[in-house]
Amino acid sequence: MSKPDVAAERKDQIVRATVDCITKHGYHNFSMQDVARTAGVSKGIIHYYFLNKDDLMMSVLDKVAGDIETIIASDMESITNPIDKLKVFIAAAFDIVRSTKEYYQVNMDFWTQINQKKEVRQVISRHYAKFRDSCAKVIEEGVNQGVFRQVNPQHQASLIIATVDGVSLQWLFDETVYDYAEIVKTAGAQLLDSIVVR
Amino acid sequence: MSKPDVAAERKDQIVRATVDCITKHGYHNFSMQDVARTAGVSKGIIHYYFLNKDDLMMSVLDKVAGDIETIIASDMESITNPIDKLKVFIAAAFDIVRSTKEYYQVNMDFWTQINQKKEVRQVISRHYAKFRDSCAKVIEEGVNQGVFRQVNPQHQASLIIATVDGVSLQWLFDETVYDYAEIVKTAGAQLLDSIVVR
Amino acid sequence: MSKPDVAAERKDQIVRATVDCITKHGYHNFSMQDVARTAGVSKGIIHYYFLNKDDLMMSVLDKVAGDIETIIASDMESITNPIDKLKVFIAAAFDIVRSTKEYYQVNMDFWTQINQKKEVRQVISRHYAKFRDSCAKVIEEGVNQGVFRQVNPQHQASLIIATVDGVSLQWLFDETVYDYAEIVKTAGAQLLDSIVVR
Amino acid sequence: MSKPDVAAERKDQIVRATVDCITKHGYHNFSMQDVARTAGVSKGIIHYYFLNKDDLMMSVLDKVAGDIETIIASDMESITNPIDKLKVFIAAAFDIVRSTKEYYQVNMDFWTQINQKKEVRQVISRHYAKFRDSCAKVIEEGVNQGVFRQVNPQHQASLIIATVDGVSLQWLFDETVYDYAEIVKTAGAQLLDSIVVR
DNA sequence: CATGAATGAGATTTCATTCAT
DNA sequence: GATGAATGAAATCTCATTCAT
Repeated sequence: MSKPDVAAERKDQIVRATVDCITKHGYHNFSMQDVARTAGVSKGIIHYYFLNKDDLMMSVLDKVAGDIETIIASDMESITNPIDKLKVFIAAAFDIVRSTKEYYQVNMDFWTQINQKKEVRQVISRHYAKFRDSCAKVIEEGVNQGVFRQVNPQHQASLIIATVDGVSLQWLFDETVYDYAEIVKTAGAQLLDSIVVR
Repeated sequence: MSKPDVAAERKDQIVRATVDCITKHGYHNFSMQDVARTAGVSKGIIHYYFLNKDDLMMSVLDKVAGDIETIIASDMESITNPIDKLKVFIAAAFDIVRSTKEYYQVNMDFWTQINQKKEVRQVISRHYAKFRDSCAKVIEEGVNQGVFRQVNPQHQASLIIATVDGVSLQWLFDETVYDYAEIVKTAGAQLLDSIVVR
Repeated sequence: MSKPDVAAERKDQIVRATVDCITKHGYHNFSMQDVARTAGVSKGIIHYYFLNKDDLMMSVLDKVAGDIETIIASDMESITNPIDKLKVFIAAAFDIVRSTKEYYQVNMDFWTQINQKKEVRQVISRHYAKFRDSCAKVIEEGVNQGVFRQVNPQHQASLIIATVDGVSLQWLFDETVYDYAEIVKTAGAQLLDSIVVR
Repeated sequence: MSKPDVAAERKDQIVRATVDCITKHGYHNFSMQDVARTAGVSKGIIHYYFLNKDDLMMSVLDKVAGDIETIIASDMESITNPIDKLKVFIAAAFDIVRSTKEYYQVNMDFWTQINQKKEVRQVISRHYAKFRDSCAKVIEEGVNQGVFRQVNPQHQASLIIATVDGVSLQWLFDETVYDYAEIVKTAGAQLLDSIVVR
């Protein structure tokens, strides 16, 4: 069509501005005014497209989680060998933290809502579940093909993601603590070593 | 002296009340009024003992991090064998998340200040450094005694703590995702397996 | 002509929707958006037909007052005897409150504009004047025919209308306070008794 | 006590300022800012003493209704004869409208909440009930003493109050419509005539 | 030391009105 | 005629912080 979807465009524009604001000022320290200024729109229009601040935040969460999933999925797409595929998964997951630090930061900011907002917790849970599943599927395949030992795919997927999150966390607090590339190599090697048949 | 330190007592009383408030209402959703009510003191007196809300928060951070360190140190105290000592460290770290979920939650709430408050980030970094050191020391001893392989103690300490953080995180979002005790066993076994001489 | 007056039709459609909104949400708690939704038109078109919200409100007032007048006039039309005619006037006035409670409610909502909007006050005054006149005319006729005493028709009309308003008011606040039909009978009897020759 | 009750004083100050604001700008057209300015205090302090705007409004309603009751009660106090007492009640009720027009106006402004706020409706109902009772008691005494006919005291009280409300209403919309004193005389005479033994 | 009344900045949200299409 | 996206003013309410007592 010649006429672009104004509503979708505007919503995306506002959501992207919100991500910027969260990155800059943190989950709780930005105002609708900030978002409006960043997006270059009026305060009123944000409430025209989003019910309220919570509604906007949920859209941000959806976008961030969705984008991360898309990146990892596209990285793994062309690989078929389970070992290589798992290596790519781990590498991609670690890489996202470095390449899109803001996204990871935004993600973390949502973590504080664990006890406060049930809906946020549920969306994050679902995101983690999807993330684990896409990793577990690879492991399962490897187990079936006999290249991986008889491990519990879900547990191993959890441990892999846990390592990514935990390693990134310490690094985000202090980037001088270790060379990210180096520890990623060590971590990746040990994680693989735990499941491949020796 | 015989006279107890009223100031220190009051400060501690207020800090403990603040921890309660953060647990209940979240890092950003509690007010000085809440703290005053919870501590059973007036709003004014909080500002007498603490410069402002940020100052109070730093004291909370100190307390929480310090308490966690103390618990783990006391758990490891009596053990001398490096393998057993490392096992205790891992077990204790995992256990804190379950036994004092609120503390861990409060801790997490501070994470979101990474980009916002340099001072908070530094205190957390220092806490993590201490935490890693106490773990690395055990590993180093094991390496020296020949029971652990020639690994980088700091890196392995980082990976151990990363796994604890990451595993806990997923579990806090959804406690049904895995049996905590079970995954802790798997994680502990694999982490040890990565460094003990085979 | 054969072509119906679209403008008048649209205006009426909007005014009726506004009455509905006032009934549902109250004089001050409805928005132009509500009216648009209720009327099934866009927000913009309302401002095409009405200067602004005040202008729309004046049209609503006209409609409500006019409708009430029409009902009462049609009820009295066929009666010629002054005593019967007055009885019908009183009965009809009392009945409107019960049968079209919303209209009366909307009417009342306009009362609060007494001190705020001169124009509203004037329109209501004119409506009351008309209302009194139509009652006073009946009384005057009765006086001339000798069936009513030498009372001041305007005063008596005012008192009759006052009683209707006052009785309705108390009843609208609490419908259990008295049986409406019963008090209407008592009130009607006493009002008549005050002016008919004994 | 030497120390006056600051809280009570401040609350009263704010409530009185609110009455002024309602009189000037109407029930819905005044802001907390207006009240603050009128009372000569900050916006914040109003929310310190009152939960929210609704809470403040309920206090206003209580004050206005209470004050009116007090005035009428004190006017009737010294009279014992039922006929005279009823005359005083009617006169006092009519007089309040004239002498404290603002109060009556504020009262009217609350009427529009009939359909919107249950709590307001209930408080007004209770106020009307009290008002009717104090009138009905006089009538009942007169009936017992044989100076009044065997009328229903509650109904007659309702009709008296209805007349006061209704007469006042028309007059408030247009003060030129009749001489208030004169119609009050007529109304009072007819109301009494309806119940005294002839 | 301790209180709590008071302040004022700022946050979210609503909404009449305008105007390009 | 008709739409609905966009604006911006204004409203309510919260809260860290101050300060007289």
